[in-house]
Parts: sequence; structure tokens; C-alpha cells
Amino acid sequence: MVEVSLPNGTIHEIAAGVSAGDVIKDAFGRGAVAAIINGEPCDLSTPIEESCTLDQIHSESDEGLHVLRHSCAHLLAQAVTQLHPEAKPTIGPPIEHGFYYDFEMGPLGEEDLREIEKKMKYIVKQNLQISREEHDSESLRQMFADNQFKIEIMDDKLDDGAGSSVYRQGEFVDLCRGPHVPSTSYLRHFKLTSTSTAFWRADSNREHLVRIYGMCYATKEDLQARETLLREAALRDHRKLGKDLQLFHIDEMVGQGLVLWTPRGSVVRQELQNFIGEHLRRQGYSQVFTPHIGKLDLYRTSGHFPYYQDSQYPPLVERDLMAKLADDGCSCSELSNLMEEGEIDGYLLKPMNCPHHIRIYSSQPHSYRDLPLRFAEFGTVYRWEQSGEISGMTRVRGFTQDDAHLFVTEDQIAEEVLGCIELVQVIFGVLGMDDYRVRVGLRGEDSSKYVGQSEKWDKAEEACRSAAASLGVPFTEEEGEAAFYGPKIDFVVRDVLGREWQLGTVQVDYNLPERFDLEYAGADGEKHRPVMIHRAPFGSMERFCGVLIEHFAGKFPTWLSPTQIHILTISEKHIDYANEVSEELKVLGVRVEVDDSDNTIGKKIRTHRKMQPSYMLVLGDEEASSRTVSIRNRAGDQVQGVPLDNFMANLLAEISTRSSEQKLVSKLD
RNA sequence: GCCAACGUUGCACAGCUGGUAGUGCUCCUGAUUUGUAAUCAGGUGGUCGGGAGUUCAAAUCUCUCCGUUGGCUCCA
Repeated sequence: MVEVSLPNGTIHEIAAGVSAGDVIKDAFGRGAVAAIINGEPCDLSTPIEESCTLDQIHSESDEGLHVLRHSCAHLLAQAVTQLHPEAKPTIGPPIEHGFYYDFEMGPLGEEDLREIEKKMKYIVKQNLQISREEHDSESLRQMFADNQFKIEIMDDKLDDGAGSSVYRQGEFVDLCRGPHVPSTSYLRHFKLTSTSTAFWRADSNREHLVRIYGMCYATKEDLQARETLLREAALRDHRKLGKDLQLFHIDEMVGQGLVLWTPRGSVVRQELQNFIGEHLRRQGYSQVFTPHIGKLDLYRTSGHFPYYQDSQYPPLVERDLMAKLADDGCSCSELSNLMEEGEIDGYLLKPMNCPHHIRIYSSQPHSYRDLPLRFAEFGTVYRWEQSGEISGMTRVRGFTQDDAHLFVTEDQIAEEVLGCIELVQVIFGVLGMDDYRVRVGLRGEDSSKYVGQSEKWDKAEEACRSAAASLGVPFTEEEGEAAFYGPKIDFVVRDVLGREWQLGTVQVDYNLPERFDLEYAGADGEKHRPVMIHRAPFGSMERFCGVLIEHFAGKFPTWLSPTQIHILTISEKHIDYANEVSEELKVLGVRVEVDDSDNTIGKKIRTHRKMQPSYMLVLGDEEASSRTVSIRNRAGDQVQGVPLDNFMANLLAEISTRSSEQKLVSKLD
């Protein structure tokens, strides 16, 4: 007999050799997918030979889902190799919500995916045992002799001559550490979602593989919930809503990743800019304006040109100079070299605003009494994003940062960074974006990616760390996430699908002041070097608006609504009154639209709902005769007979407080 | 940039294995003057992403370029 102690302190006495699964079923009931013996995850089928501690991994726990999804990946690989014997499985890990598996094989279409899924379901019905086997190095290499990927994994992961485990289900065998569920019948709630390509070892120079993605859950309900969420997310996709609500347009003829803000979208952007403008005035910023291009040499000095050459639009070179170089037989690559070496100059579309702001700083002598100086500009910058990366408003080639650069003394860093962070928090608070995390980006291993001396980096990183710590919210420190000139504090927002978007950012920079030889006169009469803080609370107007559209599902708070009020007349008798109400609202700065068409009121409501105004006013005989309005909100709630003056006062209050709630229609009425 | 799929009127879609395009909504014109999610009837609108090729004939097949989507890689 051996003793098995459970987490709750009880001890089971069992005969040696009984499987962990049997003990777990006795102790915990059903629902386990794997066991933990002496702290080590293992299969339920593992026989218990000596006294130990034992715990279960339940299918609905994080670890359990991990096991389930991993086993599902194997199931996928088995189905694929049955249908496509030539396919070579490579790796297939569990991921959030599901799993993927990469194969070396020919391309797959939609029908292939459905066929594979069918095969998977068939294998589940067969209820194949999934069993673990230990093999030595030699037999492993024989087993996977025709799969160079598995061999490579062994070469990489296993010590010389060491063996490993494989998992077998039916004819399918995969090199794997496990643990796995006991049989294929445990895998019920999955769905293949998409195929794509991936590179072996994430290296674009190596084999191109076909990746199949699937999702997998412990219960039918969880799987359905995920499917519902995905459907709803598709409905609030900013690319779809941007079109439906006429917020922005991206035009083939203009160029990939170049956002055209339409009148309705521009309202949203302008309101956001006004909003932040109020806080900039409060915090003592100065507005500046700078052009969209600058000399190459400016960006050689800053480091942007050498460090990010591949992701910039190519430089502009003067026509005469180009002609002369062409006459001299200069090739493109020679031209590029000459530019890099600084032999010839050109202009660059600005990839960042800081160099321009720095030169404004340098245009005058400064004393410590001037600092901090805070230059703010909604500056549009251009970056040559890879074509496959460009998407809607969230990943673009031209975007406007709500940028500012603060020139401060070392003593002022902490306070000024906090001011910047406060700004981000005010914005997120007003917009109700509370699902975000704070990331402190530090420099990584590869020193060639960063400029400046390491002491300066140490100081800047410490400043960021202590500022983040003083926030009182959890934050993570991540190496390799710094800008090339300094560390940063990023605000990363999670959307409904759990995708993360970097929006607000605050960066402490000792390096650009050095590169541009910035100085100020100190109280001691000596020259000192200021420190720069870069910050953009929205990040980019394009990305922020894209995320905001999805955040609100197109139903903007009244202060942001492209059209706040749509007035619908009952019949043509009421057009005069409608126009009168419209004029009064316009005088107050309310964005209002009148529908005086001869459609029925039902039809008008249906049509206007699509544009998501904050409120619709329905005006007929009753309203016209009593100077009242009938208000209908987005939810379809309505209240009639509200005196016009009352309505206007309440509407203005809702707008000026930037309320996210629609309060003008109360059920109490 | 890489791989795959896709690209038909402002929007959403039909058009099977090749025979010069259809529907709904929008829009316009009539009729209707309407009380909270579609009144009726008529009409406009497309050289089927661009270019080239195969064919008697191409939206439909091939090539190429552009763009979109999903991933991969990247993001100051």
C-alpha cells in the first residue's frame, strides 16, 4: 500500500500501481484532464508506485484548458496526416482560446478545413486511447526519420543522446512532453477557425509552413460564448462602422494606410482635440506648429534616419541634384550610400516630431527659470509600415500624434512625468476605457538598437520605474520595449477581443538633448543639459479613434457624436417647427440634422438609427402646439411632451460634462 | 515584405462547369401627409479592381500589377 496525500490534507491509501486518474475520480469526481504528482503535471493514466502528493488538473482551470487545447492540436495533426499523408507536422502549441499546428504541406482552402474538422470529429467518436511512451534517442530518430522538423527539435531541445516521450493515438505519434487527456473522446468543444502561413522558427528565410488555427473549450457553453463574442466583435469592427457611419475613408488612389477623415469622423477627432486642449492649457503647455518634412541631416543627428531607415518613406532629393547624379551614372544603391554617409542631403517626411520641437528649443537661449518648457502639437508623421501590416485606422502609414515634448531639469522629471500620466488617466477615465495595463519599456540586449550612454539610460529607466510605481496600479517591466532614445511608460488598452493596443505613451529621454547639444543656464551660472519627456496621451488620433469606435460600438457619447440630434417630422405641417428647433439648437452649438422627407415616422426612425445620433426628436402636432419635443434615445426609450427649454438645458449639460450616459430619456416620466 | 483567400453599381450580396450582368437597401420621380424599427408604384446607376493573354465568345480560364482580409514577420 502507498499513501497519497491530497491538497485538502486527506490521505488515501491505495495499492501501488493504481492510476492517478482512478484516485482523482474517487477524490474529486469527474472533470479532470490531467494529474499533478509531487508537483509535476502528468497524465491521468500515470500509475502511482510510491507515496506522493496528488492533485487534479480540472478541464475548466487554466492548466486544464492548456492540456485540452494541446491535445486538440494533436487531434488536428492526426486528422491532417490522415487526409494529407504528405503533410509533415512541425509544432502545435496551445494558445489563448485554442491552439494551432504548423505543417509543411500544400495550401489549404475553406473546404479542406471543414473536411479536416469532420475527420477530427470522427476520431473523437473512435475514442482512441492517448498513451505515453518513453523512447531513447536512437529509436526517436528512427521514428521521425522522415520529418526533419522533429529531428531539428530533438537536436535543439534534447541533451545529446537523451531520450524523450512520445504520445500515440491510433496510428499517429507525436514527439511531446505532455501531459495529455486520456483519450480523444475528451475533446468535444472545438472548431477550426482559419489557416495562414507561418515560418519555421519564425524565420522568413526558412520553410514556409501552413498553420491551422482552432479554438477549443471545456464546455459547449464556453465555445458558443466565444463564437458569440467574435460575431459581436465583427459588428463593432471600426472598419465596418467607419464605413457605415461615414467616419473615415481609405482610398486606393490616395494610398495604402493613409486615412481620409470625412466630415463626420472629423467631428469626433476635433472634439477629442478640444478636450485635450483644455487640459494642455491647464497644465501650461505651449502650442507649436511645424512642417511635415525636414532635412535628412536633422534626422541623422536625431538618429531616426539611421535607426529606422527601413520603415521610412524614401527621402526626397532635389530634382537638379538627382539629374546630376544620374548624369554621373550614380546607381540607386550608391545614392542610398551617399545619403547614409551624409555626402548628399535630401528631405524626409517626418517620422517623428521631436527634432522639429528640439530646434524650436534651440532657437533661443534658455535659463533654468524657463523650464519646464512644454511644446505641444498635433503633428502628423509618416512611417513606411509593411504592406501586410496595414489595417483600418489602427495600423497606418500617416498618422497624427497628440504629441508634446517637455524640456525639464533633472529635478523636474518626476513631477512632469506624473503630470503626463495624469493626463492619460483623465482621458481614459472620461472615455470609460478602464481595461488597460501599464508597461514600462526598458532597453533590451541588443545594444545596436539604442543610442546613448548606459549611465543615462540607467537614470531614465529609474525615473520611469519610480513614476510607474507611484501610480498605484500594477505595471510590468519589459526589456526590449524601449524607444531607441529612451525608456517609456506605455498604456496598453485591451479591446473586447482581448487584443492589446498601445495608445498613450510617456518617454524619458536623456539622449536626444545630448545629440542636439541642448542646454540651459543654471542658477549657478553654468551650462546644463535639459532632459526631454516625449508624451502622447492618445498616441495617434487614427489608432485612438479606431479603438474608440470599437469601444463604443459606434454609439459615441453625446459630446463626441458626429450628429447629436436628428429631428424627424411627422408630416409636412411640422417642418417649420422642426426648422425652428433646429436653429435654436445650432445657435447653442449642437450638431443637428432635420429629416423633413415625406416618409412615415417608422421609416425615418429605422433609417436614422443606422447613423447612431444620440437622440432623435419626433415633432408633430402635439409638440408644435406646445413647444415641446418627443425624445427617443438609442435604446428606443422615449419620453413625450418635454418642454423645448428643458430639453436644451439638459442636453447642454450632458454635452458639457462629457457624460458617457444617455440621461435625457428617463423611464420615470 | 512573406503565404493564402478574396475584389461584381454608394452599401450588402446572386451570377454552377465561359455565350457581353441580376436582387435588396440607398438615391431620383410620382402618389401618399403619415405618431416611434421598412407606404405604394416607377426610374437612375456597373466597360464585373487595372492591364495583358487564351477563345468565335470571359465577370467566369491564365499571367501580371493594385487593393482588401486572415495570419507570419515588424512597429521610434
